[in-house]
Amino acid sequence: MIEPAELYPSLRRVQPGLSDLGPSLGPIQVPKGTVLFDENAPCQGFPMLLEGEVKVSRSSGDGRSLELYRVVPGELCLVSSACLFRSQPLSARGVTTKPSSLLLIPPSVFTRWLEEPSFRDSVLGLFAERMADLTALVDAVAFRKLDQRLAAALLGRGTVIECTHQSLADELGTVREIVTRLLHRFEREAWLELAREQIRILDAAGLRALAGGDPL
Amino acid sequence: MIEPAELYPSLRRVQPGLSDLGPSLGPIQVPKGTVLFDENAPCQGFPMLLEGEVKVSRSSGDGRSLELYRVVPGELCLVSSACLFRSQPLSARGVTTKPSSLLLIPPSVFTRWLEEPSFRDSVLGLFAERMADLTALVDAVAFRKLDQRLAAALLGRGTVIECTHQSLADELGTVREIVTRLLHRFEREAWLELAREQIRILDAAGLRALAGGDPL
DNA sequence: GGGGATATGTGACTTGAGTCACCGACAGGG
DNA sequence: CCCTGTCGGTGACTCAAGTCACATATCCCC
Repeated sequence: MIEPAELYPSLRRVQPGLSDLGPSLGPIQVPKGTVLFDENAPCQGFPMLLEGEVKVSRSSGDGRSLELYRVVPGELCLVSSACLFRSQPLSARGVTTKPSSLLLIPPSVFTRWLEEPSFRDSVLGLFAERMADLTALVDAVAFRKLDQRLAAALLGRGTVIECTHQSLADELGTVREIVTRLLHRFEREAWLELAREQIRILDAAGLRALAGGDPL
Repeated sequence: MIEPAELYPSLRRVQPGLSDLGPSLGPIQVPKGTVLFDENAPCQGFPMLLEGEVKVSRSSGDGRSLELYRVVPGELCLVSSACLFRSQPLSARGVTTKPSSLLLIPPSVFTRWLEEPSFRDSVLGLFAERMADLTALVDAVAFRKLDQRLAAALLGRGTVIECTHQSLADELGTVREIVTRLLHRFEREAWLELAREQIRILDAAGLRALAGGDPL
């Protein structure tokens, strides 16, 4: 668990401070799979993740969904910001992928905290990073083929990945059958080995070559 | 032309202020079609648009490109931020679509200005808006068909739109032939009328119905 | 060890989108 | 005028991706 006061020491000097959030906003513990916020739902504040992981995704009218990015400990979830700054409806859904704990910072407190340069910088830096992430995602969805995106999604997760084909499909914004087929193609290439809810990477270089290949 | 001091009156109280930007950074006038920044190019500062319009787009390895959003007067261009806050390479290109004038704010000055709550709020609000825009774009590219996206792109531009099919293709991330074909389909539906470099909207409701229709 | 739930495998088909290779139309300058 | 460059039109083809309709396979729990 990350201590907020450790992340942003300067917040110790601000009022209302970390210790003044009150019991209802103090670290909230939630199990894996909790929906923290949803598209078009009302928005309560800025969640700051202390522990665990949050997956932020957007879903189409029919069954598909697409992951936008993940929030890791120490980060704020900024989807809410459009809602809080510009009173627009929430545009994505956030679900914990692990048991997590978080603070829910009310707008008034958030505004106060922004007085602190170090907090401000980290918020702006995070915004900047999210924009870059989303830009990269737009690029991928618009210009890259699914096999490249799938290969990319498998890299950097260790040698043995435990997940269902459906969850990969939801991450990429496609359907299960396609993921299954592509994974088999990869298996035939001897890049990986499949088992139920498990993918064992055998040749990361092969995947990388496909993933990074010419976007054509 | 928008006066910066009018936009953010509070900046009058900050040092270095608007008038201290120095001659090299004072309003710069550029003609239509100027490339203000490019993917992977070095990054000089935060452009604040005073007049004109900037189109921010991303291009694929081959000839295609896709518009991310447009910057209008009074707004900062935030693509640079990932570069300046996190020293990542620039991830998009910005081109003026009209004769424009802008300020180029160096990071040090930008940081100083953030001390002003009203400026800070407007920057954060803009970030939030861009995130929402990009999220909507991801959604469109991933889940909507091209005819829906084209219809949407034609709406809200007045009755007579002067543009080439190629420019629409670049906006949507596709190729000219597809745009031509779809436009003809729309013409057969009597939703519009085509001429060289001109599209005359006849039935906006028809377009709207398609654009807003079920994403399936 | 039967039975439901979840996960996976697969073939046949449809279709949106892109590619290729042209052609014709039009505009503007010399 | 003619010539050249940009713009628009079109048919034929390919292919990635999605859809449908199943069949199997595993797991876990009772």
